[in-house]
Amino acid sequence: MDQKVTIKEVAELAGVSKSTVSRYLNHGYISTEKQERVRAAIEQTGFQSNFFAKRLKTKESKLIGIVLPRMDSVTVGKLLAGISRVLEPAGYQGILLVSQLSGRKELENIRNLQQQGVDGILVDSVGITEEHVKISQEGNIPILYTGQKNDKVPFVKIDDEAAGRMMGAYLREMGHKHAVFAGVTEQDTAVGVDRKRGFIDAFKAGRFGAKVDFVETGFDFLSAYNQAEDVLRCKASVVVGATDNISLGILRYIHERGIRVPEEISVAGFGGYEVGAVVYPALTTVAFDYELVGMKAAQYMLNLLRDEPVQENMEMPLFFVERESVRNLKRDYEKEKPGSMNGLA
Amino acid sequence: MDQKVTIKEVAELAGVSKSTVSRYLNHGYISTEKQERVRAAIEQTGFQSNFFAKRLKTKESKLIGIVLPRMDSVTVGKLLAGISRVLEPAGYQGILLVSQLSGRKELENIRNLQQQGVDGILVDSVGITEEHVKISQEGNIPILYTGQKNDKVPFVKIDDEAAGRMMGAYLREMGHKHAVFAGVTEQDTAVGVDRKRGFIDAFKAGRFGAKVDFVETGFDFLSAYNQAEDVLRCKASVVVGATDNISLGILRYIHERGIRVPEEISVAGFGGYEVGAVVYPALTTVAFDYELVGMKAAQYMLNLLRDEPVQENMEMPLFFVERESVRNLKRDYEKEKPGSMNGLA
DNA sequence: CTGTTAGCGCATTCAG
DNA sequence: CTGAATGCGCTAACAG
Repeated sequence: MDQKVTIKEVAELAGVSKSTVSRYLNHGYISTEKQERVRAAIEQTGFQSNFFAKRLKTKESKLIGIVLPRMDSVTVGKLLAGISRVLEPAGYQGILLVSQLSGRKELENIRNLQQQGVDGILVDSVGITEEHVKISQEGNIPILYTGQKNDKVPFVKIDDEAAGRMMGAYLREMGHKHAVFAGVTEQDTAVGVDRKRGFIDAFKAGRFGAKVDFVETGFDFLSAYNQAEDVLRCKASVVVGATDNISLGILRYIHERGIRVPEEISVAGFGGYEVGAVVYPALTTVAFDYELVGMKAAQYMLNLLRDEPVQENMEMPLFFVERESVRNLKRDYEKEKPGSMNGLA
Repeated sequence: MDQKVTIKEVAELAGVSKSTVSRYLNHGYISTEKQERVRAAIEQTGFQSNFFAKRLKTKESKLIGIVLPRMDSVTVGKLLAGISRVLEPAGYQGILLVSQLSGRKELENIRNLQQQGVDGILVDSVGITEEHVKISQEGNIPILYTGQKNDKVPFVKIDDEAAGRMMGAYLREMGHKHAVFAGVTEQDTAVGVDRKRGFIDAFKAGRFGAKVDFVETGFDFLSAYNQAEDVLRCKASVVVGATDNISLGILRYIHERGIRVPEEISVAGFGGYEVGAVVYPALTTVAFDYELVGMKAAQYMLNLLRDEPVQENMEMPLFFVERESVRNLKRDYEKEKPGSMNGLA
């Protein structure tokens, strides 16, 4: 509450001027003798410099606003872990705001943060609208996006289309000709549009007879589970969930029906969540390193803040994690050796 | 970066004094006529009051420090969701610091936050040491703990011992006489000591012949998976993981060995994570409402800040979630009807 | 190398 | 009801 001891008292106790103490605190020319006196005085008083007074002068808050769509998701957790991993060592701290998956709230949060005097804002967006672009350009602090893309603003994200293509190419390689894509609304440009398009393109790519059905679900287990019947009705040889959660929900339904995976039907997903390795059979997936995305984003932000040149369009690496849930239709299915917890470590 | 327009310019444009503008902004006596002029001037200039100057005067930051052991965990995510849900409406924002599961880093973060001038600190602790108690008492801002308990400091947490007892009583009711508890280090008072003790007490509770073996694992899937062989060697009728993740890791191992659950062995856990409902068979567990814990903690903090009376020792409700992974040894095993995704909704 | 002098932008006395 | 004056605690010229 009350910040009792100030720089002034330290100065008096040490028998020097306030400026000398300030110099000691910062980058100062100060004789070793006085240096010692000041040090002692600070220790004795337990002095701590007042954050706000300091910021009022320096015009720097060392605070980065972070706007998240929600908190209780693995993805967001990883992202945050990455962000704080590079922000903290640089002396920055994060202020957190949650948008409850609402674009309106997201904008509100950004405005709020701008007003709070943070040095920059990182937004894990649910969708970058014209309003976002406007607000980004009008403000005088850098705003960096992730999760979604828009060429009018700086962003860092995984290449959803490439991820889709990776999966499409793999399933094709495995001899699948008919897939059903259990995806999300097209409102979500990243997951609902790009990822799906990449998949379809690579899966079909000039093959006659290759077919991809589509079933729309939400992002959570339950919603996917509820659509599973529709998904199975497509009679495809493989089910591709737009996220691992979707695949897991469908997998659950398949288990309940006593259908064997991958012998009778294959399942694959996107995300590389750890749980995908512990379900049985373990889920084949395209893994994203969200922690790395967080780190890159934070680094990008630091560059922006320091007016350093930034490397645009960073490529986020994707890992294909081949586990047990997809059958190779081209050659005999080679049974995974038990005892190895594939891809978990 | 640069906060161009200040209260002074607004005042000039409106033809009033700075103080009048300040009054307008806060709680001020101001004539309706000037009120309008000031409003217009603010709108025209796009004025935003300087956060730091304001805080320097008022001695309130409206910032709450939040210290977390890690970011990438479902538990932490839920907790944060709950916290921000009550903090935001109250006009507070959270500053986030991560301790990387280190007690030393945790203390460092607390000190850091104290210095930053936050109004209060919420700590999801890995263990409350004497040092924590000291630092809490010396500082002049409230520090509230969760995750662990210590009667010398304020805390809000779930009742781990009660959770353990709940599970012990249930398994006993199901006719189990020999359990193996796959738990974590006793360093963790909450999970490693209290939860286990509660379980053992209720499971045995004056029964002759009831037996509980113990195998130590880490918190993650993989570590549990690696200890699974030891766990199975106990030949117990039920495996109880100290957390759902532990149970899931062991479940995976059991699946790989082709052992049927719950026909041949039962498995149960603690936490109530959503994934427990999508694995097959769905995991019976004691569910904690971490979001509620977060909300309670935040409310407690608000009370502390306002010097309002606080309700000590809040009881966090526990939910027993009976799903499919535990066999009732007393009566015939009643097959779960397929088609209902138990406990997920 | 060091003390003195000015503000940073705002809220708040204090006289009107 | 309102303006002028003061200072929150600190940093950054400025002359020594």
